[in-house]
Amino acid sequence: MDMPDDDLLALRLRALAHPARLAIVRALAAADRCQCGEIVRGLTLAQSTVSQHLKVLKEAGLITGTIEGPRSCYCLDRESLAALATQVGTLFAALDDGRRNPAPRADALVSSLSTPI
Amino acid sequence: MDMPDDDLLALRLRALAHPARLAIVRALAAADRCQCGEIVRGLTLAQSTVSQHLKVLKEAGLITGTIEGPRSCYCLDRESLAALATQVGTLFAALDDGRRNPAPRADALVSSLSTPI
DNA sequence: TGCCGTCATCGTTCATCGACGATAAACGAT
DNA sequence: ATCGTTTATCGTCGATGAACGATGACGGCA
Repeated sequence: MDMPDDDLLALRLRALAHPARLAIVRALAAADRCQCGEIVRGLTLAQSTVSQHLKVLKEAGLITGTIEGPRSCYCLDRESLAALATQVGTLFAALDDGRRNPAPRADALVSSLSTPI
Repeated sequence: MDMPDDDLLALRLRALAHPARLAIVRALAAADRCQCGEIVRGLTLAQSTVSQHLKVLKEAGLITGTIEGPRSCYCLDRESLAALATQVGTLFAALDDGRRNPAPRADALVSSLSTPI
């Protein structure tokens, strides 16, 4: 019930919250591994832009990138994605929770909001 | 398996991808309904900023806001949130999918990427 | 050695975000 | 009618994001 890592959750959600990056993640899910050029050819974006998106996903820990000779191979980081799925699942479970227990209202709020943004 | 609404998914993820808005959603989940002022007092943000965040969440369809006399009452939009949970679940399920079926590789990519960003 | 393909990074531009204070709108109470 | 409370909106500012072209680094190949 603590949450110092709302920041981490937000970061990962944010990394995912772009159509191009969603497309990339789906593509990696389907192909399991692939190199930058394939993605560039599949999208209508400049190579540098795709590279940037890959960087964002990598920095969020959602994918891994390893250089293989002259090219780069990207894969999903299944562990991080599983962790993210868990966090998201927990969040949505909490939402359902509130539905069932009408809740003590007044200080349900203060306890939820006591975290400094 | 089509995806014109990757944009919608991205929009909603993006709405959720901010610590303050996560806190707000959690608070609403706990309290079920509450007014802006309560949230403002719970967070360390200016009232106008909180109002902005509420607006973002409302425009993403994640919460509903109705004015009640001089104040506004906000609630979670449970239906939209359930829909979002479904979309996210589908996404993560797809990720696991790729894990099991090694996949035809080559055109798994092109089919995944055929969407115009 | 020198060229080419692949990818990352840099620098730039434009748009959007996050935060704030100030102001306006709506309402209840005096 | 006026005031105080509550909330939304406006305008502004700095920071970040998204996209691009150009350039650079690295490794294979002629």
